[in-house]
Amino acid sequence: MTDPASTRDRILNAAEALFAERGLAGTAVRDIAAEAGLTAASLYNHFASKEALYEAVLERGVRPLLALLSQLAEGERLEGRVDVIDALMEHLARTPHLPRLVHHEAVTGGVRLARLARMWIRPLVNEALSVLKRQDAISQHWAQDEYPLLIAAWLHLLFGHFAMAPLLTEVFDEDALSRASLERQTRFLRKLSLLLLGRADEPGGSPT
Amino acid sequence: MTDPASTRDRILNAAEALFAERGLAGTAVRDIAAEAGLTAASLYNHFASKEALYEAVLERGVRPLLALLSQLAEGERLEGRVDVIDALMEHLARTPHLPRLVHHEAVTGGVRLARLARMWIRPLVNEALSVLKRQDAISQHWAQDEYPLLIAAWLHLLFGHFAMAPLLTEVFDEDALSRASLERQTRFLRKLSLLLLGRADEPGGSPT
Amino acid sequence: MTDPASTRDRILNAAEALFAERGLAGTAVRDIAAEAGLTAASLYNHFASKEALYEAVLERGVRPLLALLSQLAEGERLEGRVDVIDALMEHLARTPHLPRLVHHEAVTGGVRLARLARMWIRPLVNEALSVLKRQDAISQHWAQDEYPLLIAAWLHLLFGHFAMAPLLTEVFDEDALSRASLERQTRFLRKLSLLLLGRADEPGGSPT
Amino acid sequence: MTDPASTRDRILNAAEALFAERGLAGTAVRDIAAEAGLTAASLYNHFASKEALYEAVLERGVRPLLALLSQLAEGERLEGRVDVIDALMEHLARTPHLPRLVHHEAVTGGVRLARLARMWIRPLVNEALSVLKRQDAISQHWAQDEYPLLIAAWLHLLFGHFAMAPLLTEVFDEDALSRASLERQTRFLRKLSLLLLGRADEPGGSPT
DNA sequence: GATGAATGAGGATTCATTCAT
DNA sequence: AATGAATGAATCCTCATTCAT
Repeated sequence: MTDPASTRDRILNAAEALFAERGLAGTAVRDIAAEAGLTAASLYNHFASKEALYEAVLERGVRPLLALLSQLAEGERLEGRVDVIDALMEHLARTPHLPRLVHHEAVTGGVRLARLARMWIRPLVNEALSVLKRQDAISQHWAQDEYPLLIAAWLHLLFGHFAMAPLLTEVFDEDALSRASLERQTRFLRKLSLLLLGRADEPGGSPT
Repeated sequence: MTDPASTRDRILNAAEALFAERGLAGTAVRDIAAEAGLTAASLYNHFASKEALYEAVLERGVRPLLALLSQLAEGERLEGRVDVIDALMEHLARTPHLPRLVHHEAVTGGVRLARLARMWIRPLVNEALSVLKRQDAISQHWAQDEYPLLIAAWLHLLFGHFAMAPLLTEVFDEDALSRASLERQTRFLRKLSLLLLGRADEPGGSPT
Repeated sequence: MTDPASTRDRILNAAEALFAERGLAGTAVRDIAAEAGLTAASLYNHFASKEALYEAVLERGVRPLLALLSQLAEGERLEGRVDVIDALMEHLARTPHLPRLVHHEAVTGGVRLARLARMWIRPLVNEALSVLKRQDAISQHWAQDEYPLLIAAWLHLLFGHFAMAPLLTEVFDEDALSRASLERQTRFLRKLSLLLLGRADEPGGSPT
Repeated sequence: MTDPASTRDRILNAAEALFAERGLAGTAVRDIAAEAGLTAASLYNHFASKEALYEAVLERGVRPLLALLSQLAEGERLEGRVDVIDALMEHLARTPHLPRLVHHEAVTGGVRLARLARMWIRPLVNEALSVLKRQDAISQHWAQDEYPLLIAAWLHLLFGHFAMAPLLTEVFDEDALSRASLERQTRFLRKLSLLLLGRADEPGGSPT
């Protein structure tokens, strides 16, 4: 229980969990501080404001995620790229608060979202688009103006599982973040990705 | 005076928009009242509390949506069921705040979500499951324990587009709720549904 | 003790006294509210912010004072104008907080002061200047570029007595705001004004 | 490192400027420390408390001023004493924050003011009074019970110019602390002093 | 001497809610 | 129904001060 993490990191962890659960407005600075083992006043020795803390949380969470995502876009071809799905699922499983944070942002809109979208997500999407265009198989199923929808759909599926975990858990009576559940979702996504790319007949899991 | 909508409805409309945008905690009763052309004090002549108002908003929005969804599960077969997608998309387009409301709830968790999930959504999902099981074509692609994931995926795709509209708008530089965008998404979902059900070769749109 | 004044006025009175004594930064909204018989939260039903309250206090105090001062500048000649001194002294005696408020402002500088100075005080001073220039007697004693100093001096003497009342009271062991003290100061100012205008030999009080 | 002033003096200077501008309550220890190039924590290595610092500032500023003032009261006669005005104006010009500090104190009242008034200022005033009583010329214009008012007036004029410098600067569109402005004010005060003492006809400056 | 971090006490302001009118 | 005014409980944040390093 002796906390080895630096105070700053403890604050960031506490804030990440609470912001993800309750959103920015719904989270009290005092609660974050208490969770990190401090007074609210002390917290202000580490972050200038609630807003600044929120952005630090976003930054810390989003940066490695985007780094990982950019790997997907780097490859020339998509074949064998299903491993990226594994990597992403594993990463998200390790930071399960992040998708909810992003959802809060995405749903709310505002300047922060605009910055996030234009500076980080858009370039990624563009790169992903150019990769898609280089795939021949895909054009048999989808029109070019549907490529963006494909990307969006893929993100909905990937992030949705984590972000909506509380709902899924209630509905399916099984912890959506459990190892078993995540592995099943991973396999499912792999198959579905191949299906979307028009390679449903390739290996990746036949019906049980 | 010239406003034909009842005061109660005006409040509900205002509340729906603001709750969807800012969440429950982030929305001030005063702001809702002001948006509806009242004082906060007056609002309490129509709703007992902020909580009660929130639940009324949820109720008003979710009930017809669930009614519509239950139609999907009613049918014996899925063939021709793509029209349900049209109906749903049209319904959601008319109440674009609803998916964001649901997302706020789904992400947050808590008692309200549990109630919503167990009382309303679970029966729907179960019915949908039993329908899926009656489809032969589907079993060529998916294992039985993947059926719930199929349903979840389908909901992610359908709701995600609306809930994440602010983000999509920023990223793709096109209003995700515009008529054109919605029609494209509808076509896309139709094709994708058929693909998921193993009927990608059927009509529904070949690559442009 | 049943307070007939409107709540708003009671707040303004309490604020005037406290701001005058402790300055803007040194006064707690809670103290003002308490003095007016309210909670701090209630005070915000009447004024949007501490700043707004402060400006309302200034406005309420300064406006009638400037109206009175402008009478001085209206007259063609200064003869017999000593009655203006009486009027001003009486007015200030009735609102003894005002000069201290103005001093706080004058000493502090800032945007509010700039506005006060340019919009209200400067026109008054200019009018006073033009009156001075029409007096013949004055030019025997003072050069034209000393006229502004004369006006400033006159204001220092008039306001100083009230603003520094706490100090004067301590030093001279006599309440500087007592009737006797104020009457003596009035007589003194009358004589001194005549002296400044080069009419020391006219009536207005010979050495006891 | 290259700063020749001792840390203690740098703190005193910073504090003097800020206290003069914002008053005791309006000034944050952190701001003083920052202005002096320290942390607030470090400042406490030099002064025991904010109060102690404030008193040290007051002490450092007031002591030499009072020493200078006491020279005025020492002399037997007032003739030729106009040089004291020069000395005072020069002194104040070198520490332009001081009059504002004193004004803050004078306007606010309280224990510190009482001590200042009774221990330092009152003896000075008494001495000044006894000097005035020894002047013959003065009794032609002023009654004995007006002597204190004369002294007070003289102080209002002298200190007022510095204390109200921000206001004067705004109103007259000329820096009240500029060399030209101060020289003009010095000449003015000299003439006015002679006038008050009943020697307007003596040298000291005829109308330009 | 200097500093980063911690903190209790406050301080301005918001908020949901109530109530008399 | 509508509202102005009132309020206790928060909420974000600042401040003077302390202490270990």
